[in-house]
Amino acid sequence: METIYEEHAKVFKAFCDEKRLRILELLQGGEKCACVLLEQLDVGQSGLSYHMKILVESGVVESRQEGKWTHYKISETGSAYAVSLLKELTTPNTVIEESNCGKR
Amino acid sequence: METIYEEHAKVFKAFCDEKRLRILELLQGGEKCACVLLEQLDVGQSGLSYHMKILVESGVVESRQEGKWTHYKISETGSAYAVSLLKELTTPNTVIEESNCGKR
DNA sequence: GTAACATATCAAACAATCTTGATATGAGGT
DNA sequence: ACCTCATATCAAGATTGTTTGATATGTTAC
Repeated sequence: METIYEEHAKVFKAFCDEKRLRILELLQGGEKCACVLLEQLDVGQSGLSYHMKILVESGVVESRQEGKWTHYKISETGSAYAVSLLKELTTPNTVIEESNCGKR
Repeated sequence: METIYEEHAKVFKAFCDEKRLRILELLQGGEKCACVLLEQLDVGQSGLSYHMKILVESGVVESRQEGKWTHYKISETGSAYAVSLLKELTTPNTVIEESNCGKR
């Protein structure tokens, strides 16, 4: 079983690695084939595949198969979800408890 | 030297660990003393200190010393920055290149 | 000053993640 | 069917992140 925390963490892991941030940057220019990403990045083929899997599983990137090629692009709904989740996680609750330090 | 990618990754590392997400959840209820967090979480004292350091360095949490106690709270500006950064990283560039797959 | 307490830092063990090269899968062309 | 190309998966080692217990630092009270 997966806790809600692990589930949320998975979304943000997309943004926690230098190479994945580079990939996202490239995808900001529009949909790209894996072979194009491979050319522009300092990663091996299996390494790229590894990172793309994490990106797709986070929901931030979506993939589309076309013959033998796989095309990747930033998912609008996935990234909107990430943004709204991030807001949720950092917005104070409506009910604010008083911080009475437990020790006095 | 630190790349811009590492710098960005640091912000999102705050949200990539189950325990840190639990801590943020508690801080959503308002400012809390470390000793209160310690009571409510399944972490040792040094473990809490480790995670709080990562949270503070991400900018999402800020700390305030009061005598021997340290109080933590979610930083409004820090979390607003995280949200805007996340938006930036997932918004398509204005100039959209055509995805002509390199191999044909 | 010392004692008691809160938190931080260190170092070692442990766990998770990333990289790399080898192999597998799956699609298209012949 | 076979061969080739694009991508995925596997397994190993390397790197990084986390946990734990011991020690250090800094504050308050005496």
